[in-house]
Amino acid sequence: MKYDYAAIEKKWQAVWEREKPFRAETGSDKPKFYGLIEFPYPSAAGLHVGHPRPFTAMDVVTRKKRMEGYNVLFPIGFDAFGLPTENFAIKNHVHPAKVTKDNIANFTRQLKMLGFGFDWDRVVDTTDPEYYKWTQWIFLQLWKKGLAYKATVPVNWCTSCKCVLANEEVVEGVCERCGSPVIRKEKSQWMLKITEYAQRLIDDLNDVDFIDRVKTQQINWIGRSTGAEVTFKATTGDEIVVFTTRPDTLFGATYMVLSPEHALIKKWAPLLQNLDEVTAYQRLAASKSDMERTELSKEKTGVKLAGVAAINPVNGREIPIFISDYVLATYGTGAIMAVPAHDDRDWEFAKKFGCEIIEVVSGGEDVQKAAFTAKDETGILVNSDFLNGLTVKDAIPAMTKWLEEKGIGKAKVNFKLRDWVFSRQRYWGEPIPMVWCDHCGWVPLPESELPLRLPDVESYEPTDDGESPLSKMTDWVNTTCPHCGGPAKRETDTMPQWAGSSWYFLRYMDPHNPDALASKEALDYWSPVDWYNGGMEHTTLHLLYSRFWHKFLYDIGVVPTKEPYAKRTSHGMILGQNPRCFDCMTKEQQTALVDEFGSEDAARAHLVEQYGEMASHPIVKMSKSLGNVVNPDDIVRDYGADTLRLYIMFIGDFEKAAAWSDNAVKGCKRFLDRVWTLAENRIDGDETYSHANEAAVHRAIKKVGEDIEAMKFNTAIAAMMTLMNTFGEHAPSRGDVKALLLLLSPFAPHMVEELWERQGFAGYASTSPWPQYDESKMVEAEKEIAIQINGKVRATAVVPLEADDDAVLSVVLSQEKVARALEGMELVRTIVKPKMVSLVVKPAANNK
RNA sequence: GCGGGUAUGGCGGAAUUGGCAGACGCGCAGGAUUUAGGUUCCUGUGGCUAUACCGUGUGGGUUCAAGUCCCACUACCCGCACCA
Repeated sequence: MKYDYAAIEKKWQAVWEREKPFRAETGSDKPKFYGLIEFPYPSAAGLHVGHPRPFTAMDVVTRKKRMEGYNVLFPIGFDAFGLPTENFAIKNHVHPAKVTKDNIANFTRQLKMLGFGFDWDRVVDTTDPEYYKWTQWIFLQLWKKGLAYKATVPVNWCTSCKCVLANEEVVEGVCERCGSPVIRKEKSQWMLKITEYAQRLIDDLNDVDFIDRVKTQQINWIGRSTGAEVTFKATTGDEIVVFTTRPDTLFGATYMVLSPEHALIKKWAPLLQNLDEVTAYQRLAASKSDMERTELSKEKTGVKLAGVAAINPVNGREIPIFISDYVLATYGTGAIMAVPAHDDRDWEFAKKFGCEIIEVVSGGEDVQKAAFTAKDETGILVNSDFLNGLTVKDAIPAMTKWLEEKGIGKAKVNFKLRDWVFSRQRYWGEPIPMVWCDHCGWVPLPESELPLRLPDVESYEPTDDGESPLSKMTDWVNTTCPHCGGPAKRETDTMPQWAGSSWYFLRYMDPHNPDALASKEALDYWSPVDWYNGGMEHTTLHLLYSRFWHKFLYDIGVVPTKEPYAKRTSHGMILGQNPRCFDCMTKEQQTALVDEFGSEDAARAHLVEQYGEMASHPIVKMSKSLGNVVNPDDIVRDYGADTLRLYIMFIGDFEKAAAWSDNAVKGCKRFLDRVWTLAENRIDGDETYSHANEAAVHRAIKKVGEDIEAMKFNTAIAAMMTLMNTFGEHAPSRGDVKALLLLLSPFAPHMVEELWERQGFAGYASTSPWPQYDESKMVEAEKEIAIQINGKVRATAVVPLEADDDAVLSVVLSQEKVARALEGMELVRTIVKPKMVSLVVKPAANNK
C-alpha cells in the first residue's frame, strides 16, 4: 500500500486529541523536564515556515525526553495583544477580540496539523482577562516596590503608529514594526526600573547555560562602564556633574558640553547673551528624528553658551561651555567634560570650534593631529601635576581617590541600559490598573478589583494628540479614588506587547489557577525552564525583560529561582528561494525557461540580463513581492506533516539561516517512503538486532541521541538515512526495524505510530522507552586504517580491532604498496594511532 | 568605529582530542521498469593534462600529519552605534 500520509496523520492526531499522551503532570515522581518555545503572535496570515523550525526542534527534544522517562512540560500559548491585530481590526471594522479569537483558532488548527506534542490543556492567551489579571497584579507589585513610576521623559515616538516605543523597538532610527521615522517627544509615561537590576542581569549570566552570543549581546546592551562622577562649578555658582571613564585626563579638560535638553540652560536663560541662538539649536535638536541625528553624526554641531563658563576643579582654569546633540540627555548626567586630546569625538568638536587641545597622556602621535585614546600601560601622564609619570591604568584610581578626598567626585558605574518605557497609547493591550486622584496622586487599584477589563470602545483609532483610544471612554475613565473615595480618573495608556510575554512560562505551570499566578507547588515543581529556544531578535527585548520580571518576582518571594531559564539556544531564520536564480528553481520552472529561450545558457543569460547580480544571489528573505513565501498548509497538503518536520530539521545547521528548497523537501519524502515500504508489512521474528546490522543499529542510536541533545538535527537525520542504507544491504530483523522506528519517532511521529501499529509492537512508539546503545557492540571485528608515508596517504589496510601496535605495524609493512614505497628507503620513524599508521622514511644511506 | 559570527564540490551541508576531506541529502550522468512523462530501483559523481598531481577564502608558520593549532590578511553576514 502506498504511504497515505494524509489519512495517517489525521488518524493519529485524533488519537492524541482523545488520549492526551503529551499531558504534563504536576508533582509526578518522574524527573521533570520543562521545554519551552517562544509562543507565537497569532497574526492573520497564519503560521509561516519560520515557526516550525524552533517548534519542531523542541518537539523532537521533548519527545525524546518523554521516551527517556521524563515528566515533560511542553506547552503552547498565544501572545495576542499588539498592534497588528489592532490595525487589522481598524481596517476591517471588527473587534480586536474577535480577530484574536479567529487567528488563535487558525493557529491552533495549523499547530495540530503539524503534530506537535503540546499539552493542549495548558494553553494560555495573554488577552484572556483571567491571564492579564496576573500581568496587572505583577505591575501593582512593581509599583508597591517603587519599581514602576510615572515620569516625563523624552521618548521615542513613532510618527505613524502614534505611539511610544521602547529603546529596544527602535531600529536604525525607525520603528521596528512599521519602518516610519521615530522622533523624540517629551511625554509622561509609566516606566519600569530595569536599571535597578542591571548589575544582576549581567552577573547572573554566569549561572545559566545560554549560548555565548546571547550572553555577549545582553552584556553589550546593558553596557556597563566604570569611571567617576566629577562636579564642576559654573561661574554662576551652579554645579555641573559629569560622568567620565577617564578621570585621569581631567587636567586636559578644556571645555564642557551639555546636552541640548539640559536643565541648567533654562535656568541660565537670562544670563545668556546668545539666547536666541541657543534656543534655535535646542529646537532643531528636538525636531530631528533619531535617523537624522545619526546621519548627521559625521559633522559635529553645537553652540557656545555666551555669558557663562565653568571652572576646571583640578586647576581652577575657566573653560567654555557648549551645548551639542552629540551629548545625550539620557546617558550619564547629560553633561560631559571634554578632553579633546584623548577622545575622538571631543577632538573633532574642538577642531571645528577652535577649542584648546592639551596633551595630558604621552605615548601617542601629535595630539594636534589626532586624539590619543589608548587606555592601557602605553600612555604616561604629563602636564597633570601629581599624576605625572603614572600610567593611565594607575592614574585612573589615583585621580578617583584624590577627587573623593577633595569631595569633588566619586567612583561611579554607569549603564547604557535605560529604564523601560512601559506605556502605549493604544487600545489592544493590558489596561494599567492605576487611578489618578487630584488629592492622593497615583493610586493603585485594589487587587480584589483585578482584572481591570478592557472596555469596548467605538473606535480603536489612536487620537492625534497621542492619547489612547480609551481616553475617549469617559464612562470608563471617570471613577472614584480607591483611597479617598473622591472623583478620579483611570490611566488610559495600556501596557506594551512585552508585558504578557514577560511571565507566561510561569502560567503554563498552573494555567487555570484563580488565586495566584501559579501555585507554589507548581512553581517549585517545574521551575526553572530547563531549555528555552527562541530567536536572536528577542535577546535584548523579551529575554531581558522576562529575566528582569523574574528576578523581581524572586525578590518578593513568588518564584523559587533567580533565573527563569536554565538554558537558552537560538535557531537561524528560514530564508526563501530566490525566484530569479536558475539554480534555485524547480525543474518545471527551469524546463519552462529553457523552452522559452532555447537553451539553458540562453535562459541563464536572460536572467542575468534581467536581474543582474540578483540572478546569482541564492539567498533572500521570504517576501510577498518576490512570491517565494512558503505556506506550511501547502507543504503538508503536498508532502505531509512528517515530511515537513523532517525537512525543516534536515535543512541545515540549526543555528544558522537556511534557504528553503522545494527540491530538497523531496529527498526527505523519499526517505520516509523508503521507511514505509520497509515496514508497512509485519516482519516476523523476535525483537533482537540482526547480526549483520547490530553494530550499525548501536551506532545510530548513539549518534541520533547525542545529536538531538546538541541540536544537530541534520546529522541525526543523516545517521538514520545511513542506517536505512545499511538495511538496504542487509535485510533488517524485526528488532532492527523497531530501533529505527523509535529513533525516527520524534521527527515523524505520525508515520512511525502507524508502522508501529502495523508491526504489532506494544503500546505507542511515542511513549515507548528510548533505545539504549552498547558501546562494545558498535564496532566491527576488523577495522580499516590509513597508511601515511611521509605525510601522504598511500594505502589502507584491514587489521583486527584488538591488534596491538606491533601487530598492526607488521600488517602494514606486509602491504605490497608499502613494501614498494620502502624499497631503498630507511624507516626513520613510525607512529601508530587507532585510525592510522604514519611512516617517516628517507633514502637509505647506502643507497645514495 | 565597537562587539559577535561565517568562509569546505554545481547546491544545502558532514568531519571527538590535529589522524583516509566531502558523511547525508539535493542536483547531474548512465542504466532498469514504464507506451511516454512522473514515480521507483541500480550504478557513478571534488578537479585534472588521471598509476601521478592538485584541492577546505588569501599569504606565511608549527607538525610525521592541519578544514582543525599559531601569525598576518581579505570578503561577507548579524547586532550595537556620538554611551563620554
